[in-house]
Amino acid sequence: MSKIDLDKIIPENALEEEIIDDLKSGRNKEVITRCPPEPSGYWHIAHVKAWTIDFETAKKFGGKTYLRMDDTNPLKEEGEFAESYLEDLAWLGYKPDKLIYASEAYFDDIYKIAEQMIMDGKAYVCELSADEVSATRGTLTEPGKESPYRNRTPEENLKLFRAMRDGKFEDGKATLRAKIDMAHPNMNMRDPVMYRVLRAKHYRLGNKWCIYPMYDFAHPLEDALEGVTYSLCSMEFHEHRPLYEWFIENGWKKPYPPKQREFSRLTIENVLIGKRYLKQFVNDGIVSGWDDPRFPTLVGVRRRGYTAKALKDFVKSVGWGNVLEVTVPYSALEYYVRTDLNQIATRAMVVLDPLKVVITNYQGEDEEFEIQNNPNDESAGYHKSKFGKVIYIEKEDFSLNPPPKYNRLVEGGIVRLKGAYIIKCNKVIFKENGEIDHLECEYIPESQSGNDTSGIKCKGTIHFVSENNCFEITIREFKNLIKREITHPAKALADGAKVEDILEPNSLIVKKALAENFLKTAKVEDKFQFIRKGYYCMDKDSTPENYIFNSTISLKDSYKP
RNA sequence: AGGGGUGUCGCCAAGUGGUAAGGCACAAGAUUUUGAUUCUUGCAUUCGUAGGUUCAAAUCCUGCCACCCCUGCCA
Repeated sequence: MSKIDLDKIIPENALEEEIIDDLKSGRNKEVITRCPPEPSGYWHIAHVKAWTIDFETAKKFGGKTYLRMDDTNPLKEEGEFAESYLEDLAWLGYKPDKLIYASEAYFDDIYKIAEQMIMDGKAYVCELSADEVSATRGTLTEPGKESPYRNRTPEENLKLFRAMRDGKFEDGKATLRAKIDMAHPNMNMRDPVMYRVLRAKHYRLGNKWCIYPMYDFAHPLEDALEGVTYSLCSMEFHEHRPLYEWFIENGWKKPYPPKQREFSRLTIENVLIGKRYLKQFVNDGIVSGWDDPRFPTLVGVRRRGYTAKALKDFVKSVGWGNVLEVTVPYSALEYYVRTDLNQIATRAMVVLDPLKVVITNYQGEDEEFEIQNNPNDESAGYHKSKFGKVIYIEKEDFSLNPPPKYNRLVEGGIVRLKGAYIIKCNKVIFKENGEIDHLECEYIPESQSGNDTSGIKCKGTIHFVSENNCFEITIREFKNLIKREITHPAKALADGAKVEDILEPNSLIVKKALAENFLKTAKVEDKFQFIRKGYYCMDKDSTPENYIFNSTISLKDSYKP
């Protein structure tokens, strides 16, 4: 802590101002946050905001962040998910200072605290059914009714609570409830349930317990027990804050308790977010799995080629927020993806839709030339490519009827081949069916790239591959999983839309392309910019016989005919 | 007997009584052997609305209006 000079820290939101005050006043000696996922699904883009806030806030103040699996509901949780979080977090570049499974670490302590609260007259065993509890809770405008079991003695409650623990009650037949106020205007304070009877196999504890604490009860105590100073969560928990503080005050009963503070949830237009729906897509086979490159899960976007830096920069740009949920356009995310990839992606030439070109005045072996691997990073060096008698260019880079301002190749026109020569198109050879078979061009030997003495001015530059220096690769292009016009897919589903109503048909397009041989050196997850086309990432399904590249995102294109 | 939040450019978002930052998007221009990148420039006389206080209000006061969240033995 001593290494942080508080006066040099510029607070970026109200929480950071509060942290500085707490540190200066001595209320807190250090900053400890926790990252508390429930292992019930894979993380998606929106989670990154929460984890970034947890880790970056602590980091800014030289503090610590604990990864705590918030596993208090055996019905929903699985070990597979918990394991995925460890990997996702590492990929994001965050190292937790401690790994905790709340169930293993705190269930005993939480149980003891519950017994203490019973003895303090703060909790009681209620034998109302779930429906009865619901019926007696009152409404938004009317107070609730007190449970007939509310005034049992502490001794009686303790005996009953132990009976709950010992399996003497069937599932749903009893709960432990906090004795607060059935007439409280905040519904969360109307004698909330602390423990329920639940016989289900817990993914870590098996059948050790048949009672499980509720989030509202367990979470504040876990925070307190752990020494967490700031418990950061999304805005929907704001109204649980009084309850959070009530459990700390009546359960933990020590000074300098953790503080719960809330930030806005993040959603992105046109992206389906929500564990429940994502799970359904996986189970129904709509996507190939949790790591389908069209999926907003971290494993998905990672496979697609997004970087952790892009994601983190993106969520930081959105800020803390002060409403339940902020929705930003997808383009806001894409900006950060392009920006990062532009800095790190290796440039390569790939022709996605080849048109054969014969250089009539070229003789002999192919000649080599060099391409800069990354114009933004001199240290990335160069790689060799080739130019020769037969090359391929992009079909769309030649036109028989060019639109206005078309800077590419036309009949009788010239264009520069990136890294090589200027060529002139002399003749278009057609097939019998009228389609173009190939082009006959001549190259201008004096126009060699970097060594041009021809004096010819050439407006356009296009990419190409030489027949002797290319191989076939597989490209996976993606459209948005969800139809463009559906900006809030989760909302649409909740409002009754069918999956097929919101699903973009054929969002996966597989095709072949011709890549320069240099791409044979690629490894899984390597990121490339296919010059003039977009960013691509080598997929894990690749084999030595079949290199597969996922389209991460296209380059911006301001050409408007 | 309801309670809790929020309203600043199309989207995020600073702003804490001294005369509306920034980013995305968009538009125009320059440079460019990627129509990318980069670079310039433009983009709220006005802060939900109506009043009030003040030399001065997005910021303070009052009244309206709009939107979001809360009635799980989920987290």
